[in-house]
Amino acid sequence: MEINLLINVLNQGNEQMRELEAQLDQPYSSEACKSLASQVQATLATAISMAKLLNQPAKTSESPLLVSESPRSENSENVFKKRKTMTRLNKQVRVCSPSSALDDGYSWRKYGQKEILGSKFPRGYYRCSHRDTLGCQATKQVQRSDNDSSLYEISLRGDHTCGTRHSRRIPAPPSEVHSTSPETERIMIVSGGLQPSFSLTSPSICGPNNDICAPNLCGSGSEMAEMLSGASWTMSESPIENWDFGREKVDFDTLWSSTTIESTMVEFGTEFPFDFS
DNA sequence: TCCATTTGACCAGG
DNA sequence: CCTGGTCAAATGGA
Repeated sequence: MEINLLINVLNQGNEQMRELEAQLDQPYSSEACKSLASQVQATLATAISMAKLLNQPAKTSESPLLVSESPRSENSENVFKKRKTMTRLNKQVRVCSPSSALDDGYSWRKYGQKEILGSKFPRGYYRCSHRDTLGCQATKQVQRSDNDSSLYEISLRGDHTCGTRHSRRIPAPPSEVHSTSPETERIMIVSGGLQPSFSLTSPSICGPNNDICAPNLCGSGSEMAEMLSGASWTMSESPIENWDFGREKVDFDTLWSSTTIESTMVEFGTEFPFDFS
């Protein structure tokens, strides 16, 4: 199983996604739209399956992107301008637009910006805007990539406890299968030469009135990256039978049965991120 | 007036 | 002493 095969599938999906986006001004019941949606769905399923195959048991060598915990960060209760109490990095994704970086369904408030040594662009510091009211400790850092200024690297820390995420079309996983540890959540899939595969040029693929929506296809680039990362997405949580193209239902059972998805969870190991360059 | 952003200062860790 | 993360006063927009 080679990474190039996965890249090819992803690029194919990207092309199909573009075609589908181009169909948005047409009736959703159109055969062309349904056909394209089926293709994208199948391609995505294949890509996830391939990614799963690529996943190896944890290796001893760590990813260069691994953010290690400070050895001294454990045992201090003095919490002023802290680095001590910082939780470790939860998740890292790349997106193709600043709006995608911030619009992930949560409400963020910027609290700082720093020039980072060796980086061309400053790093922005954001925290959940419900920190004061609901005590939510989630934070994120957004930094423009040096190598590709069209990419934004997002680092998430802490979990949202505010429960105020607004509508998302990619369902959250049930807690019992959201078992990925922080060690396995450091993931990027939209990166390097792959960009802009599976990142959407429009915010979502939905009907003009949100009345018709393909759940697996809607979302920003960050959401797509999150989906593909497998960190918080499961196949079983994507009820394809809910795809609704107006009066007509698409029979995805046949489509689904042709895929090789066996497990509900796709996890990437420590060899991520792949180098697509 | 309220609220979010900006920005220089402060602090801890290395 | 340098760097990165956070604070908080100043600022600006709605």
